[in-house]
Amino acid sequence: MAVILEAAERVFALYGHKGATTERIAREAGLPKANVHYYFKTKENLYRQVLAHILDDWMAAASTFEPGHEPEPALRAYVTAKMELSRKRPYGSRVWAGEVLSGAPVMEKFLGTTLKTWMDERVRTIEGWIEDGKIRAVDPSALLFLIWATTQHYADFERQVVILNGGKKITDKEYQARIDEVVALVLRSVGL
Amino acid sequence: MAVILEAAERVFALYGHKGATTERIAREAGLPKANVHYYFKTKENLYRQVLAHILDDWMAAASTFEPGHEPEPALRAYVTAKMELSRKRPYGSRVWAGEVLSGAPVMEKFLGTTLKTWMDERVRTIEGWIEDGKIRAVDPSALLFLIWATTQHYADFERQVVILNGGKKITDKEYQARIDEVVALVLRSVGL
DNA sequence: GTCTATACGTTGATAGAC
DNA sequence: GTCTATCAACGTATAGAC
Repeated sequence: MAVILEAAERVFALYGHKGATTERIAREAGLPKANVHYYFKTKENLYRQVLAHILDDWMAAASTFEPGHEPEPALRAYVTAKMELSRKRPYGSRVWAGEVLSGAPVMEKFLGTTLKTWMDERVRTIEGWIEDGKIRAVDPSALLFLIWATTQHYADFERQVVILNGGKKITDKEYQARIDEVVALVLRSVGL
Repeated sequence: MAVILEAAERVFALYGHKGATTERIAREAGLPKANVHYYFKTKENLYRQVLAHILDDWMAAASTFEPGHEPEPALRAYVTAKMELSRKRPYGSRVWAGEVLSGAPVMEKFLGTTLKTWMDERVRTIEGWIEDGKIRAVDPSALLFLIWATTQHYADFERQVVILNGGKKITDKEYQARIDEVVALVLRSVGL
């Protein structure tokens, strides 16, 4: 039931794993909580499915970082995709952040397998760029963490971003400009 | 009672605002939970005091970014201080991250006052550097967010960092090297 | 499939002995 | 100040009518 998953994503993001109640998820989805348990059996299972559901978009963004490409277009595409994902699905990013924050008890396996494999490939790609003299000698994982942290900051710490913007929401136009700024900072950090 | 505050910081970081129980905090502090309520009255109040307690170290790190200084030493000192704080008090950073993640219901006021004032001063400082041609033309808040996000990533997403390091803890020596890498990335991102 | 009513466990908070 | 015992509120989950 898509409407429950969507409500759950928002409620888990706003109240945390434990703070989210099935009653509230049901209310925001517009049905009694018995239905939530009918479709997802347990709250724990619903939580897992919310996380898994986010993974699709996450992997799509990850796939924009193509190992075979040149550094400038590869990094530009990846940072842009991650920034757009933070804009498009802020709640999903926040659920994920909460999960990792508390030690990733549910998603530990994914981190150690799929993500680790993905990262190792990109680390080799970046090392190749350095050997070929295409970018400055940087620590590949330090660069990847900088990109993840910075791009996800706009989703995970959205409330802080808005407050420091004087309480005014960030418009689409402003966000587009911010994407360009982040891309420029990242590219320059590796000497491009 | 310092022992309770310290236990609470860790438990709130690991289980979240709602997931943390006074019973668990008490157990980790080595006393019955009635004592926790005796000293802090309510869990809510204890949570606020944990957040306030972190602010001291946070403000100390923030003060290393001196508006009057030159860009290179100022940014180097600030990034280093933030990285060292993430290493020294990871749980505090994580409690703070959880608070902002869920919309900063408790710390909203601080963000809009003290932090906003601090940031506005630094934005002007960075704008001054740009006008004087000392650094590249960057969006000051984009730069500050990049620094916050990247440095706090090592505390907030520590579990992920460790897993992607093959499950091996980061040694002090490795972390020192990582600080240098992050400083280099940040400095180069503004053209230094 | 949908919903109301309810059972059962957990947790924040306190009463009251020491 | 410290601790054990206890309670009231809340939240997950299900039974069972429709």
